[in-house]
Amino acid sequence: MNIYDIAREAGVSIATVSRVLNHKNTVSPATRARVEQVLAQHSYTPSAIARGLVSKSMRTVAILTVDIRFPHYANTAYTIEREFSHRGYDVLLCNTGGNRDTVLRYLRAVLKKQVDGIVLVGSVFNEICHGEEMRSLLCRVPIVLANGKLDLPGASSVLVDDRAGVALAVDHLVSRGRRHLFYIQDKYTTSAEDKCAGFLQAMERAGLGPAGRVVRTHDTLEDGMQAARDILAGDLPCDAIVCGEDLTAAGALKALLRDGVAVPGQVAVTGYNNSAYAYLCEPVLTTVDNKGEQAAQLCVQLLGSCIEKGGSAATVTIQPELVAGKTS
Amino acid sequence: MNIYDIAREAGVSIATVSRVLNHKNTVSPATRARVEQVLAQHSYTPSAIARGLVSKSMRTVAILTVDIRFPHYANTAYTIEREFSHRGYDVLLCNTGGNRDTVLRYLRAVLKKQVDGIVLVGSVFNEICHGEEMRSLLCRVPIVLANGKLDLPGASSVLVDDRAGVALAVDHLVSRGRRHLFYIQDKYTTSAEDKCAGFLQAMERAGLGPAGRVVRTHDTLEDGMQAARDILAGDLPCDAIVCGEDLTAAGALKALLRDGVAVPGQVAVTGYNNSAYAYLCEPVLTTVDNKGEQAAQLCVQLLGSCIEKGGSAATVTIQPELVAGKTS
DNA sequence: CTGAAAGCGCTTACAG
DNA sequence: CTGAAAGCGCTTACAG
Repeated sequence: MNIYDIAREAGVSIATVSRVLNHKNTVSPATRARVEQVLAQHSYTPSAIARGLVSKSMRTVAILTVDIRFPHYANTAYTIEREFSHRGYDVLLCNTGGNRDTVLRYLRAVLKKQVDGIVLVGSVFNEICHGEEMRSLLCRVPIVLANGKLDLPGASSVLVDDRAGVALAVDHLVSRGRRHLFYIQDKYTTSAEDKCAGFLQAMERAGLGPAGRVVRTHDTLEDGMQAARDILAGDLPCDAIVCGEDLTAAGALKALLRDGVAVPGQVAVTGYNNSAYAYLCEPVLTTVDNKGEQAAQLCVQLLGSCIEKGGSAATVTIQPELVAGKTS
Repeated sequence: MNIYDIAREAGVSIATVSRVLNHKNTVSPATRARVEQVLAQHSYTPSAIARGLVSKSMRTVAILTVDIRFPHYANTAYTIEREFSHRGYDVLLCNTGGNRDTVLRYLRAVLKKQVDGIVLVGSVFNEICHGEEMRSLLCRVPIVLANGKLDLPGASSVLVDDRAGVALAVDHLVSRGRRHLFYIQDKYTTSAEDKCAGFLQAMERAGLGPAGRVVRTHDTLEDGMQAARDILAGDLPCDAIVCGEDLTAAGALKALLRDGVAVPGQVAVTGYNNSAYAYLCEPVLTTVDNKGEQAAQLCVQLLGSCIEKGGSAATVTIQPELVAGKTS
């Protein structure tokens, strides 16, 4: 059942059916009523594909993220989807694993479908968005990067001041009398390096530079556990562990509890992201809220205005906030 | 840059360009080489929209789920997306909140785009997929429901035997000497009712019918905490709490730990889903693995064969498995 | 207010 | 092996 069938049955031209469909007010009430009746009778649905071919837009955007199974990405993707849906766009989801070739594959696929815009979610895109083909693909359509800045025309950015975020955790711990802080670096993206720099800088500022130690591992529960055990088994004193992710912090906390180390009595622990993980821990994890929801909403606003008003690329920065739990 | 531009520049017809693009072997090597060179030179990308208009398929499927922020849905959606992506389909994500009107809105939207199939993820779809418009929309395209059965032609099902799943938890607890079990029902979908029935049935079978009590609440951490406190404050003895979701169980566990109740010493706790939440808890939660990944893969297989081979609807059932942690 | 016609960018019989 | 032409289902000037 297409627009020709409707037109024939209503005794009008396809142009008139199209006008009714698109609520143009250049149709007489009588004609409109007749067409609408036929439309309803067949519960006719216009083809978005045919419409897209003409209008050059499928009203679709793509989210390229790392892995939706991590709560922080899930939250961000959720909000982006919800907001775009309210604006009448459908959302393609792409879990890229942060893998450059996979990103290329997804970009080719969604660009073939002429998406109206792309949201990149994850600091990892800072590292993988280089190279000729990558850049030429990313130039074809408005883009916004959550948590990072792309050196491309037409690419907007929502930055999160992660350096300040970790500094908040350090200041908080120092103000509560902690002096021997360790940082567990669990990722190696731009954002993760910023966090680590924020740790060192805040320690320096507090006059505790030499006491600030960094341990490098990965962002899993097990790695968090192991890192905490390594720290406690070391020669240096430790009264606080600052982590780059809630998941790693949950691991550190778990190891300390199992080994009979009092938290926060002997050692304080802080996480990052203010995710469900933080709240699930017992005691509840002190963490840093990096405002995933707000970042997502800003992404949608920036990309939305690039798409609809042809606006130019913009950059906004978000300030994280400390969320004091019971582990500090 | 469209197929006409390429054709002109290569000195051939658009039909020949199309043949090269689609790897038809009815093109002479020389012509093919010339066309491919022009194609590469302009990094030409064919329009999936125009192609879709002709072929009647955009190679896109939609996932309608409740809320991707819940780990179980995130895991399922992740696997579905990954598998369909490998098969050359893009995936539209729709967070419906389990709300019937929202589901209708999303269905209309994705059907306009002529998706090749729809995956419904969540037992809640059992309750909301009725009514004339809903049913007529769901009939337009192959569908598969994860965790439920739709009474519709063309709708495949992947069922999870949740009744048996909870019974596994009960049997496990009873075999370890527990006698006074409580069940926290935290949802009211078909699946949730099945779980509760599984609890009562397993208690009956164990000859502990009268000792099996059910408490009704909702699936949040706070509600789990409150429910556990209510149970412990009640007159009836309690040595185990069986929960319908890991999140609720995490709440119950948290309340018990805070109130100084030994787990599993005095009271055992079990969850459901084998999610990250279970593993994060300390002690690690005993839970039931309802095989989200396997369910997702089966969904893709069933829907994939309906789409590609025009296969008919099928139903498969998955058996859950107990995952013993340290809370039982 | 309405319709005939062109065009969006492809694929696919059909002829040759 | 190759091309001219029709068709997919719409929207949008253009005329009237």
